[in-house]
Amino acid sequence: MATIADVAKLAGLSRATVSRVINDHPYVSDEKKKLVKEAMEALHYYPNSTAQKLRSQKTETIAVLVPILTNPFFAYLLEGIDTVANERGYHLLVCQTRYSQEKEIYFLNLLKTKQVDGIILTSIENDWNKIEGFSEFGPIVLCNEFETRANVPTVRLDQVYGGYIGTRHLIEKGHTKIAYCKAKYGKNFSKLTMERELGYKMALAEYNIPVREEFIIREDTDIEGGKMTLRKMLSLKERPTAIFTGSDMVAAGVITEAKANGLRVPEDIAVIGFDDQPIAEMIEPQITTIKQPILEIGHKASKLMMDIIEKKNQENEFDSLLSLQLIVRAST
Amino acid sequence: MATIADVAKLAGLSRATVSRVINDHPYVSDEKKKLVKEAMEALHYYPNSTAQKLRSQKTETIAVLVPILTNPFFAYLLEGIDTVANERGYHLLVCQTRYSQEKEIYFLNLLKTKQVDGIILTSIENDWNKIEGFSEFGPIVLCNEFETRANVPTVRLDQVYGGYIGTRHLIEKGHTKIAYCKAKYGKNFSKLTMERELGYKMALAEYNIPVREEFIIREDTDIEGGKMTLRKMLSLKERPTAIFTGSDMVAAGVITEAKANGLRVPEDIAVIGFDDQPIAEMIEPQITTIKQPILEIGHKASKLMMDIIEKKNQENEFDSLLSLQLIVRAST
DNA sequence: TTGAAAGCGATACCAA
DNA sequence: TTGGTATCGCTTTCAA
Repeated sequence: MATIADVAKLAGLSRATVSRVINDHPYVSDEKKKLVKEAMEALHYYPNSTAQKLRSQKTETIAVLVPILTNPFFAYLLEGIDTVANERGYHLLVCQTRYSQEKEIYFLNLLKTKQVDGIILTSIENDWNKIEGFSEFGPIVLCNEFETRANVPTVRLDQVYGGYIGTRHLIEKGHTKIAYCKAKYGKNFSKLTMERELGYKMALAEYNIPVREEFIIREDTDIEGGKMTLRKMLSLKERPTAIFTGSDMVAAGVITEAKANGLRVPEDIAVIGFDDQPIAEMIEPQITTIKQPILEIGHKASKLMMDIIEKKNQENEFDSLLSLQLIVRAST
Repeated sequence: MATIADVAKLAGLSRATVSRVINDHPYVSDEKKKLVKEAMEALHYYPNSTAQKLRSQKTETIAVLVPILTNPFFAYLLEGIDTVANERGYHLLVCQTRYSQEKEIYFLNLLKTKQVDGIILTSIENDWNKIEGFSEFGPIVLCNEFETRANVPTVRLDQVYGGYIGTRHLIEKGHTKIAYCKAKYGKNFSKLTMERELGYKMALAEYNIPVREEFIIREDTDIEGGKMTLRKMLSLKERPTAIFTGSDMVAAGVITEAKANGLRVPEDIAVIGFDDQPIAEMIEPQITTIKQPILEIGHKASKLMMDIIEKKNQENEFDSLLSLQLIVRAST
């Protein structure tokens, strides 16, 4: 494999001049530039990016920590982050934590060893005091998940409002026995879930409906979790008439299982999802849901991260809060 | 940021000794080892991975080229590749080609500049003669998509068989007017699509059913593409009674649009999907489909790639062909 | 406009 | 068992 020295020798010039040509620096005569280009061509030379990184002390790579890629929510978030990153020539290292605290720490170490210029966290598995120390080694940006104690830039959604409008919608539809399904695993430090639940309780309080702990169900945030949720609901002595789930996948699972049990949606049980994923429009009945602008928070977090890396983050907000929107369909 | 030299100085030892401790080399006395570890601790030292990469000439990073992450098929493929890669300490660079030939070439250049140790291609956008030259710069493995002219290791599925069993199933259900929906964009060089179509035609031939070109529809491989497909079918003077689509997403779109047009599935139009994604079980009617072992081909391709990088690819097959399976549900 | 050489931070050979 | 030093491939200052 040819190196810059080989090119320099063939062109009869110095490595410095070759480097200048590679980096389009001024003060290289057209004549020498031509010589260098010919030599690069002849030797099939391509600059070694690792050497460039060592020298420049930057990797132009961002690690994005997601719990799991096959959850469409995170696939879309990554898509949003990637679009903007790619435009500016950055690459993304995908790091699936699989809801594991150890893996999260393992990936955070990428910052210490300078394998990446920064880390975007889309979920939080460890207590914040275990994480915050890493920001000394490079920029951390929170995207989606957040943490009140965190002193790092954050792009998030107004989950309290989301929980509130969803619940209020169900109440306005006449429901008073409203179940709330929240995440089971790996969300021990999720402010997101807590805030959404807060919104749920705020709405209930506003209409003087007491909170019933047995109506709060913890399950996995996937289709199976949705099915389990419905089964748990059916086992209650007094059944809820509506359920507010944490994602469209869960809502889809609830609906599928409800139909399998001969229940009509929304007549016997109303269901509301979260996210507004494609699936919400595809199953029957179509799912009433809270639309999250996923791509937008991805774009924003990505831009924010790169601005910080390149130290041109003058105009960025430190904590930006985007709004949510209720999409009414047939499941409520 | 502390370097190995700082650690050496504080410990009163040489950089070589510190390096030995970092890499757990033998021939370091426990006493010195302790000194080094204390110094590393005191200085919050972490080895710079870029320097290690430059020295070792390996990145332990693999680039995976996918058309688009938000297509669940590719999310699962990535998940499969990532699981095995992570176990062996490799990282994944996600590269979305977005069906663009330019982007594919751009990402293939990661090999020339040695940013990654190898590239896994899950789709092919350019003609193979544009791609093959890159394999001189590092290993390329084909996973899912394939190419007969390619002289690179390949992990793929038996698409001819998939096209065949799906079509045969429709024929056995009594259909003779069977449409076939294939990809519209960016699949110009997709052997995968061609083979599947070959299986479709083989089945037709076996039952002496003539191929009708107007029944072969080109559309996007997503939900919208499915809706468009159905509209195109409705515009034909003689309508097919069944359709074989290239993915469950397309099948879902076809079904959604069919219902919107007052057609019953499968009575008025039978639909068969491909992949067996979660959505296949969630929409009504549930989708008959061809199940692809996506995770498995991901695992296999990932292992194959790392074995090649580490030159222990003795026992790997060069071209492994995994089988497909028909899952009969309610849409046919 | 060009080149010599120091340096980025680690590893490994060869000596001691 | 330990250390000196060349080396990986590139960039950038300083001098010419």
